[in-house]
Amino acid sequence: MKYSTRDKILDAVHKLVYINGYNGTSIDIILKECSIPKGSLYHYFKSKKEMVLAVVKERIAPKMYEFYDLKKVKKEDSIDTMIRAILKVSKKEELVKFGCPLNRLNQEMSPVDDDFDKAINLIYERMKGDILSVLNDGSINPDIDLDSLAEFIIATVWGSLSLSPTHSSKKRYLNTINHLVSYLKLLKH
Amino acid sequence: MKYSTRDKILDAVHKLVYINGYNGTSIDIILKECSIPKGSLYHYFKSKKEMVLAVVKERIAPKMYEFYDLKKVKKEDSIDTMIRAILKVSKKEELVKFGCPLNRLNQEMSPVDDDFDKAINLIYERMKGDILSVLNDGSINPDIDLDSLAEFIIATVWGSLSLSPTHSSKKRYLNTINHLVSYLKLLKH
DNA sequence: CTTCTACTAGACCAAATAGTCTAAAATTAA
DNA sequence: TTAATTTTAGACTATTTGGTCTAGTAGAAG
Repeated sequence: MKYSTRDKILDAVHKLVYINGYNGTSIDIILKECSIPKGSLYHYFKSKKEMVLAVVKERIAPKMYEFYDLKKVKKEDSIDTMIRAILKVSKKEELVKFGCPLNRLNQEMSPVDDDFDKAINLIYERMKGDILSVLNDGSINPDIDLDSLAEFIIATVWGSLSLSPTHSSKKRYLNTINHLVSYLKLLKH
Repeated sequence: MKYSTRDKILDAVHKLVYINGYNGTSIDIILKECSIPKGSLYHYFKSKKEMVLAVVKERIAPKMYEFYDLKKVKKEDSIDTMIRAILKVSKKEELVKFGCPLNRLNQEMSPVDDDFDKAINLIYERMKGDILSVLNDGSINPDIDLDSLAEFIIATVWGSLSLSPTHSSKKRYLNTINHLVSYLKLLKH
């Protein structure tokens, strides 16, 4: 299995855009990062935008889904599964340090570009759907609106991750997110 | 009281950078927005970076502090004061639509520029301090770590505001943040 | 081997970028 | 009024930007 030029490009763009943002990442920097000539890049992608959209769909999206496809441990209820997913986030160092890549791109691009907005929202909605299908096992107090709960969970995790790149740490994330965990435990009926 | 050129520039940059980000806002666009010549701009600010840092300190910071300097209504405890502040956020349309301006700039600039990182963190720490001094009236269950609670509140509000520029609304924000409100109410002892 | 297609290579381009510079105009101080 | 200073004006510059173009090379198919 060889490491294709296209994959090399996507990986480089993924990495660079995560830290520097869309507008902060130039074509030349990308070429340098993966040591390929410009001709190759424009052979695989017709523009910078199309290239980054490919990164969203083929690199960022799968990583996002990964976090919520936790298989339930037997006897575990939906709340505990959810908590497990939230705590697992702290293990990814770069997530804790630089925040959620989808959220970062969302903030930069969604207000100014409709195609990014659509692509990112599609992923967000699916994540929400995945969370809902975890939560929807009847173990939660029926007074609770699950849809807004799912959004609350994502918002809190994203928010906790976005506070400060320089001062964030696993411990700090866990301290903050612990309040979410406490709240979730209270929702069992 | 006249509207000075410097103020005109700061207002234009404030508005443009909020939506388009630092790298998405060019000098020429700024000049067009406030109809001043380049010479004036570089008379007041020695560089783009210094200019945007001035926006952070003189425009964004005061707006941030505004949200947490709620005077306590008599008989109101700290939790209720806090909840009032959080709900008040929903009244600012552009906040709900585009998210917290400090957080947006934070995500774009803090990982790549130390001066932005410092300036933004200073504001963040003061906000946290303000929140702490509200919470610190003895009405909260003493088992609760107030520092992480303050961070949790900011994280959740920022996260809720950042979910989606196109699909966000006052109602959606309130639905999400309602979980935070419920949690806070449970912390009274 | 030959042909065809997929890919590499990088020189080149027009537009946009942040920033400079000099001169004129407006304002203030004497 | 005159002199000094602050502010406006915008042409100009060097660099970087995203993107094009043509020529060459490698690999697969016949």
